[in-house]
Amino acid sequence: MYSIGELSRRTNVKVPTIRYYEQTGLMSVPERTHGNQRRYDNAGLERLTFIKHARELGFTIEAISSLIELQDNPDRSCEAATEIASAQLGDVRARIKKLRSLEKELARIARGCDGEGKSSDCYVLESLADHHHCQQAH
Amino acid sequence: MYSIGELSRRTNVKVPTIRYYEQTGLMSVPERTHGNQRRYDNAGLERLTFIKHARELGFTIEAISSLIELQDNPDRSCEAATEIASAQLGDVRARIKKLRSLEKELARIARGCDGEGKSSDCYVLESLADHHHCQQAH
DNA sequence: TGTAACACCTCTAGTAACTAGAGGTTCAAG
DNA sequence: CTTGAACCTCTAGTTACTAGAGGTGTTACA
Repeated sequence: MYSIGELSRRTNVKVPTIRYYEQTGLMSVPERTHGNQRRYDNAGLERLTFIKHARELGFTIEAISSLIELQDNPDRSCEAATEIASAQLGDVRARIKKLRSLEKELARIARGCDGEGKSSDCYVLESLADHHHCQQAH
Repeated sequence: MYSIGELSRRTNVKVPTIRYYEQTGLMSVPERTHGNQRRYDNAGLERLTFIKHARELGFTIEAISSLIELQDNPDRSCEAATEIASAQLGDVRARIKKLRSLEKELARIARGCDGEGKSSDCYVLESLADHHHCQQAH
């Protein structure tokens, strides 16, 4: 049996975050000591590890909740898990695409200014105020 | 002079968001009508446009506040604006790099499961529960 | 046994950038 | 004048945590 602090050290998930996961339903309510302290078994450790991996991959709490439900129901179709993972993959790809666009625009802005002038002639500030830019970005 | 609704329509920034920007100090407090409604001049329109562009590029409210201060002080050095823009560019690049890594891992997970099995044999769920994966990801 | 340090507890509220909704007033058109 | 749309302030919610206050429990040591 692990205390919450031991669980935190083993998984690198902070104590308040573990409590948060219990509050949001991702973690089952653990046993308590006579002194009201949480005690987790190996199933709890494995569950937290699962949650941590999924969070690292960017899955939302809601998506992780769905994945856990599938895990707890071994007869369920694997299709749902695939859909959740694929949706997340698509989301990541969309975010990459958007960030690449932002990178390009920011590089243009940052490159145009060598930092030597005054802010009254600043390319960065002018670019942000540029209505021509406004029309293109929409 | 523009009402807040007109400003919203011209800039595509929502009314509550404009109020939020006023609350956070990005937008100057505008004149009011006798009926207590906000009325913005062209300077207000330009300021909101500036804020919108910067938000679209991912600058935080704090960074935008700094940029606005530079804009309002034309004798200030352009260097600060360049640093803010370059920091944002670096941040965007770091996020792209991280997302690329996530994409790769998610693609591996999603590809390994054809969605035909049961969740008890699910590659997605097994990958998330995989302690070997855990060691690599840290 | 008493003490002290550390770990645990619940609860409230904050973070960032909005967003939603309640309950009210103002404005403009018919 | 009436009505509907737009405006107002205020409170609270969203997501995923995080911080801190005020208290209790646990363990090691004297």
